[in-house]
Order: sequence, then structure tokens, then C-alpha cells
Amino acid sequence: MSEPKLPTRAEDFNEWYNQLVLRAELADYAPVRGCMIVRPYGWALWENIQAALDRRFKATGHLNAAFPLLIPKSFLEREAAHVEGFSPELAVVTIGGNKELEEPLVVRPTSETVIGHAYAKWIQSYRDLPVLINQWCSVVRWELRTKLFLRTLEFFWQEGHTAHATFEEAEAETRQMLDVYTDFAVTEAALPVIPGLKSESERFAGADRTYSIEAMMGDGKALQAGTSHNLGQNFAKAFDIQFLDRDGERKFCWTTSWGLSTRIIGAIIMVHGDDQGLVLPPRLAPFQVVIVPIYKNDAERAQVMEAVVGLQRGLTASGVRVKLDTRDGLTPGFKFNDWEMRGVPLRIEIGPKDIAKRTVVLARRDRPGKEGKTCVDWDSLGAAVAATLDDIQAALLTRATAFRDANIHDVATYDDFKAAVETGFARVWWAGDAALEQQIKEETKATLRCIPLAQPGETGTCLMTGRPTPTQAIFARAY
RNA sequence: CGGGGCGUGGCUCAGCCUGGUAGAGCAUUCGCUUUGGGAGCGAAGGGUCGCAAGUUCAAAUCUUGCCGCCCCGACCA
Repeated sequence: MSEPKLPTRAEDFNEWYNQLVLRAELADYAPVRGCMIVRPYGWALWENIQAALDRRFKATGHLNAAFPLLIPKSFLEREAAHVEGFSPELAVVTIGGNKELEEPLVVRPTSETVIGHAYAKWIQSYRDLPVLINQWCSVVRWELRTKLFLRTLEFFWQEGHTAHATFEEAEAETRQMLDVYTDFAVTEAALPVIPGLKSESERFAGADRTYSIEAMMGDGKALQAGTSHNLGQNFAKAFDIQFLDRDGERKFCWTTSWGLSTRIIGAIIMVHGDDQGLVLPPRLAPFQVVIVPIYKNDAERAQVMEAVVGLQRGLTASGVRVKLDTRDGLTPGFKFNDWEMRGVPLRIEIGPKDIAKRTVVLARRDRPGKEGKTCVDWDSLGAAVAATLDDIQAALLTRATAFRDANIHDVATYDDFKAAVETGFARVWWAGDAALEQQIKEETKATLRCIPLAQPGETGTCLMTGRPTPTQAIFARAY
């Protein structure tokens, strides 16, 4: 049961987040440090995310498969940048069945290596290409500092792995999946993300190019919400993924990988949540509508419940995810607050007064208090619910976009830059290198989040080098 | 992994300084009255005081080690 008060976001954004995750029953701490239990309400949200993404993966020709959890340690070592990037955070199994293993096994931190091994066996000819496979699984990275959903030792995600005959095809795939992520984030999660290219220093270990979608949280910090990598021929060469091409020549494949994790739940919380708690986008919410019946005695209860069950059946039949709150002994006021904390987009209040008029009260989560309440006839309830859910979905995106745009600052001086990253994103002309990024990071804690795909098509003066450049970059402090 | 803070019924915490055998509020269960924005009264159940050593006649309290959580750094999706 929920406690009366959550810290406000302005008071302590971190504490607001930590308490909300627990109280909304999205997740809980596990007995092992840094691990997370995803509770049914959180998992239902993840299932809706999975369904929305999986639909898009299938529509672009991908198939799901399952690759093993354990990977020979030597596999990680075959790709130089990959092992350098991942070895500090590997969990290693050295004993099996009470015996020391001949070769240690790592718990997958990501699956490029085992999948590369399989692809080398499966791919012989250009006719075998492209290979387009995705898997839903969890991976383990031994992180030092963890936070529920944002960074845990084990996290749930999907990882897509594809192999192609040419660089151009691989690049097109990489960009296509970035577009899929962008579309998912905007359409389903109402997250106005910025798709862009990562700088060399932020690139995935083993990739030639890394793209990401970056989102702005409610405190102005950035969160990488999904990534898509063009791996070039790096893994193909490390795992000998070759094919015989039309021209009779043996060539290395071009591979990609792309992933999106339960971290996106953290983004949804921190972008849409308010001081009352979660605000879930209708398209992903486990419950889109909660019905709170109101009554004073058994006679009223019977009367109200009869009406409520009918209304619920109608809504469910039209495809709306409805929760009926039948808990006894709790006041309506308590239930209102409880479901608001859990982020249900729309609430139906129905009591004796409504029964008499054959109406209900509809309350929108995105508009607090009386302002968000309307009175609706039973006959038009289905249409009103559908329309209002759509409206909430759109309103969340509009609000988040306005917030983001108001907190992206175009800056031309380093002083303005420092001020900008205190509260939001800094957008700058950029011709710098990894050393300058490092310097900026040390001095301001801000990192180059991405070079947005959408560029102004003009030239400007680089913030640090003073050189003319056609490129703008986004810097921010990040989770 | 470095610096700081904190671990006492499910939750928030008091008690620790000055050792003497564990408390409050909320939550839970039961009963009655309540129920349109976080209900009231009454009763009941629930704690090897994070774990392990040590000091002591006696440890929640003192000492040491370990574990975990939170915050700040470095690392990262």
C-alpha cells in the first residue's frame, strides 16, 4: 500500500525516482547487489513495450531466436576493441558441476560474439544474406553504481544482429533500426527523442559507427534510450563470417547490432512523471483505464457494481485495458491517489449520483484535479474513452517536446555552455576531437550525446576550436 | 573502485554518546462505524536490532572485519 507523500521532483529528483519505482510496484531490489526484480506491474509495461517493438521488427523482416547465456571467454577476446570495452564489467563462471572449468565462461554482456560464431557456420553464400535475427533476453554487466531500470547488473533487452553483403546494406539496416526506435519512442512512449550519431569516444566497443536516440529527462539530463551499431567487418573478421559473392570472390560480411532495454522504462518515468507519481502513455500503460466504484452501503454497492461490470465489459470488448478496483474498505480518495501514483492514464469514477443520471466521471491523469474531470453518458463512454486516451497520448508528447525544446540551449561561448548543461542540453557547432570532449567532460560533467541526424544545412563556428564547421552536436550531463 | 552517509517489526524512524535484555507512527489482521480527493475508534499479531568475531557478569549500544543501500566521483545501455 502506498505511503501518503512522495518527495517532489524539485526537492529531490533522485529520491522521487527511487521511491516512485518502489511504490508504484514497478520493481524491487534483489538480494544480490545491483540486481532488480521486475514486479508484475513493471513487467506488464515491459510486455507492452516488447509487443510494440516486436511488431516493428517483424514488419522489417526480422525473426526471433535464442542464443546461449554462457559464452567462452576467449570469444570476447577475439575483437580487440570489444574485449577492451567489456572486460572490466564481465561476470565469469569458472566452476561447473563442482569442477574447475577448462575454459572460463562469461555471462553474456551482449551477444555479438556467440552470434558471430553461429553466423560463420550458417553463412556460405550471398544467397544466405541478409541474416536478420533478434533476441529478447537479459544480459549481465558488472556495473559499479546501479539504479533501478537505468543501470543494473542484469537487465532485460532485445538485441538484433544482422549480416549483410555490403557496407551500404549494413548502414541502411543500422539506420532503419534507428528509425524503428525513434518511431517507437515517439509513437508509443511519447518520448521526443533525438536520433543521432555518437562520437568516436562514445562509440560501442567494436563498432565503426554507433547511432542512438537521446531523450531529455525531467531534470534536464540526457538518457540514451536505444542504440544501433554498424559493426563494419570487425566482428566478421574476428569470427570469420565469410560468403562467396556473385562475382566468385570470398568476402567478409558486414554486420550490425541494435538494442533497446528496460532502461526505456526509466525514461518513461522521468519524462512523463509528476509530483503525484507516474504518468504512463496510454499506448503502453498496463491499465489504460481504472474504474473506481463509489458506494456507502451494501445496497448501493450492489447497484454500482452491476453497472460497473457492464461498462467494464463494453470497454474490454472494444480493446481497452481496464482495471476494476474492487478493494473494499479503502476510500475513493485513497484509490484516486493510489492509481494516480501508478500512472493510469484515465480513471472512471462511478457512484449512486452517476447511476441515477446514467453517467460516469472521467478523470485524466495528465490534468490534475477538477480540471481533468468530465461527465460522460454511458452510451458515449466507449467513444469518449478512446478519444481521450488518444488525446492524452498526444498531449504527453506535446508537453515533453515543449519541455525538451525549452531546455535545449544554442550556445556560442564556453560560459554559456557551462550554464546550459546545468539545466538542459547545449547545442553547439562542433569540429572538436576526443581530447576536447574529455576536457569538456572533466570541466562540466557533460558529454557529447550525439550529432543529430537533422542538421541545419549551414555552417557555424566550432565552440572549442573556432573553426568553421557544418556540424552541430548536443552535449549534456547524462544518466 | 575512492570519498561521505546509513542499516533497529513490512515502511519511516527513536533508543546508541553514558552497556542492564526493545519502542513510536504508519502498514497488516479482526470487530464496529465510515466511503464523491489519502477515514475513525477498539483489540491483536509481528523484531536472532544487516552478518560475523571480539571486549564484558551483561552488547541494539563499545571494538574490528565483512555485506548491503543511498549520495558524490571514476566506469557504463
